[in-house]
Amino acid sequence: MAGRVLAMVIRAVGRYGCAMLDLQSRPKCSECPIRHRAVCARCDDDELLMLEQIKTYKSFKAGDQVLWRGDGLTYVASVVAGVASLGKTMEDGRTQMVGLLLPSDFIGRPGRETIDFDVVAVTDVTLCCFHRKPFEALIETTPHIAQRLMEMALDELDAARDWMLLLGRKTAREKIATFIEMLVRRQQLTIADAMHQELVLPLTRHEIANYLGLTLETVSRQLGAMKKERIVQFVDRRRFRVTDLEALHVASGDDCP
Amino acid sequence: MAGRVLAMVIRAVGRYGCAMLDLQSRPKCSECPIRHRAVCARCDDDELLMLEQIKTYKSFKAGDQVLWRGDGLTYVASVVAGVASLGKTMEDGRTQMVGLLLPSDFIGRPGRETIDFDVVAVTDVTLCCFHRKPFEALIETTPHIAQRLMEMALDELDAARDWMLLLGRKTAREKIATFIEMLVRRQQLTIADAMHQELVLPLTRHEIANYLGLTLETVSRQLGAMKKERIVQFVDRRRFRVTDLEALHVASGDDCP
DNA sequence: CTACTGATTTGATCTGCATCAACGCGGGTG
DNA sequence: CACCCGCGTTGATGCAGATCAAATCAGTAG
Repeated sequence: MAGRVLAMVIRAVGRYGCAMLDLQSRPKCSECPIRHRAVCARCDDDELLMLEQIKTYKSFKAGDQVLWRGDGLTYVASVVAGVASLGKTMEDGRTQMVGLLLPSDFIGRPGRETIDFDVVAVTDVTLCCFHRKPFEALIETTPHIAQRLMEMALDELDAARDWMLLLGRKTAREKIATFIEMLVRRQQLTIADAMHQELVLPLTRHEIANYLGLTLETVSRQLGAMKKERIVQFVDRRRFRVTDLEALHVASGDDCP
Repeated sequence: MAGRVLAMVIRAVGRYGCAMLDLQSRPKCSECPIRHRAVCARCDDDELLMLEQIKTYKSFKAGDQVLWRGDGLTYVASVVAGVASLGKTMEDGRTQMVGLLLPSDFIGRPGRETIDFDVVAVTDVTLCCFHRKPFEALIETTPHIAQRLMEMALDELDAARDWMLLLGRKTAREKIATFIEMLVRRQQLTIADAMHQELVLPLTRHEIANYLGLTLETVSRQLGAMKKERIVQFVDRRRFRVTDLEALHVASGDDCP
């Protein structure tokens, strides 16, 4: 009961503490860093122009709430830079992160009035926003966008299903190992590089726990164990490197590469 | 280790024990029971004709393996009748069901060569299959299909995310209650009806456990507890009715209706 | 430099669910 | 009918990870 009240207080504070910066800047799509990975990936120059007409950039500070569960969905958006999280919260305060949004990932869905989870900026975040209505209109007339959106939705679905296996069946150790492996893969490094390159851990222990369905204490302990086993090595709280990629993979419990 | 060997034996037996019936019957799309909910929902008569050209019906017996993880994806398909499951298996035999496919649900994804989980017929199942290549071609030229597929993928994504909260954070009791509530909702009954109507439990205890990330013993115990509390009532092993919908909802841990 | 705050680590204890084990029940089969 | 065999229930026990608690550390405001 105390937990529930606490959750509500946190929500209320957060809602008004949210410092949204509307830059109103509108950089050229053709020079956009996520041009070839986001919803617009398949668009030709003409289609890109149409998108450019209705887009707006918005920035959020780390920790800002971008969208509240149940909010009206006036905008849909692409993440241009930074990391955001999709999360669900239960009445008593238990929370589960259900997605990690990296640059080029899409927020919101056409054809739905409200969003069913919280979106929070994990780091400073820049979004490329589109008013939902005109965006929906564009989908009807622009197969390239619908096709790309479908492709992205199906990719996310695959990822969600992998995560379901993790949440339902993996041990704490396997969860941590899988998570780190995912970070390595996402930060797009070759195996050779990964051994030497410093990687960024964009989440706090608490957020990791939230993502993996664990407590922060368990995350800390497992990470400590893997440090002791010389599988990973921490430079500081946010930077680390993988020293034994093979052992990491074995610990993840996944069979295929 | 014993578990792993066992899983491999089961696989091998299942693969050849699979009795696939290719009916080669091709009922009219216009009279199809899932005409307005499946991938073809938005298609007009002309588009439906194109689909009709490339479709084939296939039937599977309860327990048959429809697709193996890693199989080449020659077909994509809609479930016409029956229930199938999507599942993931780890090397040591632990498994997690990652989706339950009911009539109108879609199997496979355009643009991918292989499927990354096992598809199993839970009950006798009839599928409406399309060769993947011509289906992909059709998507390119038929926005209605791409749009509908996107809509369905996004719906499944929402469902997958709800399930992630369940798997990561809910207690055994909450999982069971949520599962039953979902069955009630899926079998499309009004609240008034649900109190009196018999519902079908399409899964065994083992399969339920598999879906909820539990063991079958825990499922049995929790179900027993809810029976004792007069929340549900069993007619026989496969048929039950909900006697206290309110208590069921409270037990599910969900806040919204 | 000191105090404070939030993140993290570490330790001690508790508990929900897994695991191991035995038994009951119903329906098919020789 | 007796015999299985797959499915489900029930009981006893163990353990991974949660919970509770306290100490350490890093950053930062004063």
